[in-house]
Amino acid sequence: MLEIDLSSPVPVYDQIKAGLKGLVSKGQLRPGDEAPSIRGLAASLKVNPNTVARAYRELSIEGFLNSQRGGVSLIADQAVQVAAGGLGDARAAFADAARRARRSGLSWDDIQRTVATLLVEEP
Amino acid sequence: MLEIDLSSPVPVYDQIKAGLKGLVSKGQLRPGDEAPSIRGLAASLKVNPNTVARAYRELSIEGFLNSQRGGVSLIADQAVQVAAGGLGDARAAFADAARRARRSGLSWDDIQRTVATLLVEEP
Amino acid sequence: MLEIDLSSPVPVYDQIKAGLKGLVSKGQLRPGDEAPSIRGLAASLKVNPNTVARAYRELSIEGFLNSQRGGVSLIADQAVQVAAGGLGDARAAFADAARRARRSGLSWDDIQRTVATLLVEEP
Amino acid sequence: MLEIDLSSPVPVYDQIKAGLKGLVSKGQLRPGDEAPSIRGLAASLKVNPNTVARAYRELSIEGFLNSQRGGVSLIADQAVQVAAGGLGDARAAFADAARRARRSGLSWDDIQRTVATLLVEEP
DNA sequence: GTGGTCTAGACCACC
DNA sequence: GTGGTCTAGACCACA
Repeated sequence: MLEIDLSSPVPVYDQIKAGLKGLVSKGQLRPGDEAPSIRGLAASLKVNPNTVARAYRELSIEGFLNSQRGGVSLIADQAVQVAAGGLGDARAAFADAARRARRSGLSWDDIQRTVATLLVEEP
Repeated sequence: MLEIDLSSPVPVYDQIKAGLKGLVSKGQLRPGDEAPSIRGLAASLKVNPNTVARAYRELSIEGFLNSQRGGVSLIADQAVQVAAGGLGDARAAFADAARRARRSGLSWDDIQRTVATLLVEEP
Repeated sequence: MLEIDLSSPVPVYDQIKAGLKGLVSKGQLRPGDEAPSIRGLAASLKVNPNTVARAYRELSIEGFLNSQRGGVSLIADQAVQVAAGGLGDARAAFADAARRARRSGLSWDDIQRTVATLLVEEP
Repeated sequence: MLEIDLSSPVPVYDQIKAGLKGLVSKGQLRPGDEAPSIRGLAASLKVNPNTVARAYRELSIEGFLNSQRGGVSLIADQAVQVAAGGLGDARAAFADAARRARRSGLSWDDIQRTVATLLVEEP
């Protein structure tokens, strides 16, 4: 359901948060749907439950999830708006990486070419 | 001379290493030139000298810098080749960020648009 | 510096958050001051460092603390305002306990008497 | 009949226990009376029946309730004494909240004022 | 079974 | 030394 890159400098819990927001942005998850259980997601991502729990806790604080004790976690009604805000973050993070790539000597052509390559690999 | 993003999850010393390699890739720094002094660079980046020292130490191990007693570090003769190798890293890191942006719900169009925007801002 | 009640149903990290806000409200800690170190506070409270870390992390998100990697945590400039907001929470939590005591059959007289007693013990 | 605060850190079943003891302390429920049915109370409190069942089970152990096969629970003869003992708990919990409010920076005046306000709202 | 809290202890990045 | 992240595993409250 989600993909995590353990070797990335981006914290796993941030990747999980971004991933869930992405699923909502893309419509694969809708307000009112059940979010994956903390334990189940942790198992499928091969990650410690505490790490997923931290992501869920922060998402609850942000109003993206409604977590109930003893119950399932539901995608909040406002999740779409929250996720839309998250898109700005993703965009900024991406732009930042692009800028850093430039500083490393990659030309804009290189960058565009890389994007194009990815587009072919994962359409 | 270099730009550092303290709020990025990418370690500062890695950003410094990438930045110096970039300067060589782009020809703004050539083998035989003096690298900026650790203290001076640390001051201009508003970063702890130890952090710059770590970057320089690792660059020396990689054969990118020749650090001499007395404090002056010179860009090594093989620096261009080392920097060229670093380009692969930069490209990979960038591709990774693009992939993550996709997972967050950004469309390829969004990404291309962001690249285009950056291109206008920092040609 | 702070007092924690491990037998209370209120989570320890919340007590720590409230305690720090209280120190600022009472002027014993001011914006710009160094907050106690996570490890040091954990040791003095005989609590796990992770528990204190969680409190500090949330306080940073709330804008009450400025935490820097490798450095000390500073009381933020806006801490007084944030702490003032926290007073409302404390008041609400207290009022809630008073209400619950009433439901348990305590009369208002009992409650006032208890407050008066505490006032004598800890002026 | 009872009031429950789901957002309180105090366990719901403890609130239910305290609430029933309170009804007896205040004389609204007397030894020999039928306690509300588990299902009915759960429905009116919008709480899981298991939660109410747990409260009743513990109250039976404490000798406050006589639960009989067939489902009817009766207020025990010794309930008044048990409830009186519970007052001490309520008092202690309340005193604890007051102490914590103090640590959060509330002055005794604030606290007394809050008590006075509550007295006006719920005489 | 679920989420929430806490402990114990590890490694990392940084000062 | 500091804060930040993560793991492993415990107990609790609840459905």
